[in-house]
Amino acid sequence: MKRSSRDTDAADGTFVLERFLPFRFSVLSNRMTRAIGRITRRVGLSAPEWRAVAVLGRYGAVTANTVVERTAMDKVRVSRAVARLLKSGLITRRSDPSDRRRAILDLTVAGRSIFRQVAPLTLAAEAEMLADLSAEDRATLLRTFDKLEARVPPDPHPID
Amino acid sequence: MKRSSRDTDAADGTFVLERFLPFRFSVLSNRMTRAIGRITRRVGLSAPEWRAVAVLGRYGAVTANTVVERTAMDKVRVSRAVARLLKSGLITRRSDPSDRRRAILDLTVAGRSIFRQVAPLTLAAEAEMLADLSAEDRATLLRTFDKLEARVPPDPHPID
DNA sequence: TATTGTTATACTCTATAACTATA
DNA sequence: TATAGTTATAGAGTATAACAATA
Repeated sequence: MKRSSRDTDAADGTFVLERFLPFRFSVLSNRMTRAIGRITRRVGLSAPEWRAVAVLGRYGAVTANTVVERTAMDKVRVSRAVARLLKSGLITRRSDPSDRRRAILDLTVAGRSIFRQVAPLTLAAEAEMLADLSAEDRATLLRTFDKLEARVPPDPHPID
Repeated sequence: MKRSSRDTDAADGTFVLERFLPFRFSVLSNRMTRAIGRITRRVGLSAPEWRAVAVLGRYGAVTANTVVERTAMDKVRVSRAVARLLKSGLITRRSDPSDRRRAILDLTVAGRSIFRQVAPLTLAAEAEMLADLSAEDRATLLRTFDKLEARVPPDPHPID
């Protein structure tokens, strides 16, 4: 029985790493992360810092918890990114008067300036990556991501 | 001008992290890696170790350099995975008589047994992840990966 | 001189738990 | 007793360079 090289790998039970989708996701995701990292590092931002800045740039003053939800980072990582961003003067933190456990974060003028500088660069890099895809391929890719994200859950573990 | 929530984000120049494809790749890839990691950890293999075993299980006795090429890991990572696999008795290493700088790696009987045990489990997990995708969606996804991999290169840096 | 592979070191990430302060 | 967020610590992963053996 003939099979083309484009088949998925499960068909005959042979495991071929180069066709294994979680592996391909990992390799491609790492490449993309580094490509974006080269942009954000030009303004001194690590990936977690850029994620936090991006959420604040989009949604304005929100709590750390909102940053946690929107960035898919845990609260420890957010807390550390926030500490670094405070030190470099890109964000402010004030406690929410209505619940003083909460910290409300926002971009400073400098932070907003960085956001406005970096956002278009990262969007251009994304567009570069997608340049060979037709409109239909893109639409399918977005639908596929929705389905995969629903199907592969964010871990059974995180009790917290 | 109306736009649906499914549009890509670049359209109006607003950066929305949750729609930014490198971010979605990163989150989904991490979830997949952990799902596969839960399987390979049951037999005591880390992700790098499993990658090396998978290449040897598929291609038989090959040099460390071949493992480097096929796993997208650098030689340091491969060297360390190999050291751990030697210690746990899953692979053998002998020097290539025709070029004694080269080390030829192969699975032991125990290693082959683990490969045969784990490979179908990971393929089943992959199939689970893809379960909601139509045949057409899958075909498009594979083509899309080919295009993205060609478009997003494996780093300008690695001089070595 | 170049190549195959190993070792050393430092740095970043990740995971977990313990902690403070509020509620 | 629960929640928002911080701090501590240990482990895994990553990056770089220096190195030994061989070609």
